[in-house]
Amino acid sequence: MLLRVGELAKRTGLTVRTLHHYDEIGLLKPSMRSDAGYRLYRRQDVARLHHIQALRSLGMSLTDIGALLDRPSSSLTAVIERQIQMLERKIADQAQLRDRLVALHRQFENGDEPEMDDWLKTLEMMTMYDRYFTREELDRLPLYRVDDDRQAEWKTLIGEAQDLIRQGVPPSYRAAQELAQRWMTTLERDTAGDPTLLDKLNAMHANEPEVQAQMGISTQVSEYVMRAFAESKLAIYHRYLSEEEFSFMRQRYPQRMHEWPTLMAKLRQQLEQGTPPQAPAVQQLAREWLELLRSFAGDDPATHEKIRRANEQEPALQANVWMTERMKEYLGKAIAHLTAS
Amino acid sequence: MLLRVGELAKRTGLTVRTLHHYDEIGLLKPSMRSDAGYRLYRRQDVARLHHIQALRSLGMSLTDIGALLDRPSSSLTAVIERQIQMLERKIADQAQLRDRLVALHRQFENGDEPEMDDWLKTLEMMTMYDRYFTREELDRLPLYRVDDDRQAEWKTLIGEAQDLIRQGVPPSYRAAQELAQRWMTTLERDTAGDPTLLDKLNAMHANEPEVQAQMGISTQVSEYVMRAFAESKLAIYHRYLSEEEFSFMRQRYPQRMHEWPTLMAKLRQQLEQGTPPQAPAVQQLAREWLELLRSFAGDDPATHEKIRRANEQEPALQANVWMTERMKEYLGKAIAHLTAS
DNA sequence: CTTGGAGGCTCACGTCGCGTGAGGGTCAAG
DNA sequence: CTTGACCCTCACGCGACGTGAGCCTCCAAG
Repeated sequence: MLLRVGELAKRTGLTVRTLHHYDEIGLLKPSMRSDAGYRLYRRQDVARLHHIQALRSLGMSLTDIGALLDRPSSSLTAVIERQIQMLERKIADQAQLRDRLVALHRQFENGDEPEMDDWLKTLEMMTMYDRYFTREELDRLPLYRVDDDRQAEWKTLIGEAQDLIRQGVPPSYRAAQELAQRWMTTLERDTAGDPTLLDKLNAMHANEPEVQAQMGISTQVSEYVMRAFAESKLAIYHRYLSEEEFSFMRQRYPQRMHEWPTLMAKLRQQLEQGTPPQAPAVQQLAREWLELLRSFAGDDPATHEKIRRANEQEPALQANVWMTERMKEYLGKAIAHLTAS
Repeated sequence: MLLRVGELAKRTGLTVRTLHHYDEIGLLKPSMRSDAGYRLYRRQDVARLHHIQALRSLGMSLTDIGALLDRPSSSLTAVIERQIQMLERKIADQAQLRDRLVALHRQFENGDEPEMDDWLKTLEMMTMYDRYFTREELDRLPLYRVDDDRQAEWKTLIGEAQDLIRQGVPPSYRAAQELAQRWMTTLERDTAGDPTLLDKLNAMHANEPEVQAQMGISTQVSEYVMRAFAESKLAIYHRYLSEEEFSFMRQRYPQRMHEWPTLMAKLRQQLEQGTPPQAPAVQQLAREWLELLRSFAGDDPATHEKIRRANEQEPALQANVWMTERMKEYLGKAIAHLTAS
């Protein structure tokens, strides 16, 4: 019962080189050598090889197999559970990649062979998104899902904005305000009402000229829309404030309104983590929130009260703010606790 | 618009080393160097890098990406289709492995931490099967599916056979014959009635002492059962043949009956490939078939006729032969064409 | 006795996409 | 002038072998 490499290889379906390799790394050393130096495998060696093959078929690395066989400390059950988890992860990753490829493929399959450039642009957008969002976020982000209707909708909105800018219509005009409101409604829908997603999306647009170019949302366009959106809110507050209060607010509000999404995103994350409103982190957010408010509303409590009343009585002020009832309540508690202490 | 490696790395989320690597292999060479030898990337380089990242996110190799970008000969559609296929294969493989691991895990989870040896033995059996069967075959092989009832059934059968042998009961006795018939019925069920699977299973048992030891089916046992099975068939033929014919057959039949499965497997493969019965390959099989028949039935056409009649009239002879109606018909045509020419 | 072919041996480089130092230069700020 | 951040090249390492090159050993046939 002495086998030479070739015979053992044939019997096990491995190659001679593989057996040499196992010998080199000390995983399976033949327990004998002939006078000429030939490897001679005994029954026990063959048995060990069978163990090795069995464990290999589980996808284990040679190092791990060696460790397991030489000192069978850890249980095989644990090993197998690890392997299963690893496989699950790999499978999920690859399935996701495949789905993306299939989607990409479908997108271009009607119509003739598309230009290389179109492919690459679409692909680059996708990888951009990958860099700014995690996989779960992408799953939750409606904007990410390729959808012709949605795309057409945005093209229209952007086109309208560009037209208004070209015609020199100021952001304070009703046409601009109306567009800005539709814009935000669509955006709120396409970010699933999640300020975290909105915030990351803003970051992406701010940092990546490529994305701006691709979608046609230049800095100019987004600033115009932001401004017009601010005007639409201000127009409502106007009815609740004195002329003096209003002009103060009108000067300051647009300058810092872009800070809202980041703040809301942080707040929402705390809420979802189940942090109590009294926790230091949340209290800090509440402080920043009030600071932001004061930065455009001034320090007069009377003014704050007017704003609160406006927010309560005007449903239009409650729209497009990426706020849920739960978040309002949470924020309310945090601020109450802050001012009480 | 000149970027140094570090800045470009930060912007793209890659590492400096990665960019060095791309430079080394010629995938992305910065179009400028500073006097001190610093890599300086221009807008066009950045654009190329974006293309690279996009294609990488499809899972393409760097070599392929380089080829595609430098001479955009082949269409991206084709590339993507290839990638999708590759992924599908990988996913299927890994899913199968995972399923096996899960099955293995379940098998041992009731009961306490099993012995390492039990694990390994089960595993080794699995890898054995892997070596002798393709994946699709394993899917079709009921024997491969771990099933306690089935396993108990085989344990019983094997135990009975061992008892009979121990007690010295000859294979010609009714008890042995009856056991052999149950054995074959079970075997036919557990090979899904497919002679190809039966044949490979036989090969595995013959070549792998490990498997024999594990299941308890020693050469002695399987030969005993085969013999008894032969006797059970012969007992029926006895009623149709002269004493002389019968004793001739009884001497020869057991010696070559093990050739049936291989022959049937080949025949079935031809049938499934849609080869016409007149094709040379099938004719050759028909010749071998007749030769095998003659080897134990002799050359007298009258004897052959008796055997044919027995086969027709005795349903018991039709059982446990891994033959479907379609195969009988196919073989009939092949033999008819052979004898006619 | 030789010869040829099958099989064995060791040594060593290649794969793929970088990570991770080592050892040393460059540049702007303090 | 120093400091620290950034840059350079060179080179090994990973994992599981594939693929030679150059040489040795064994057995059967001429």
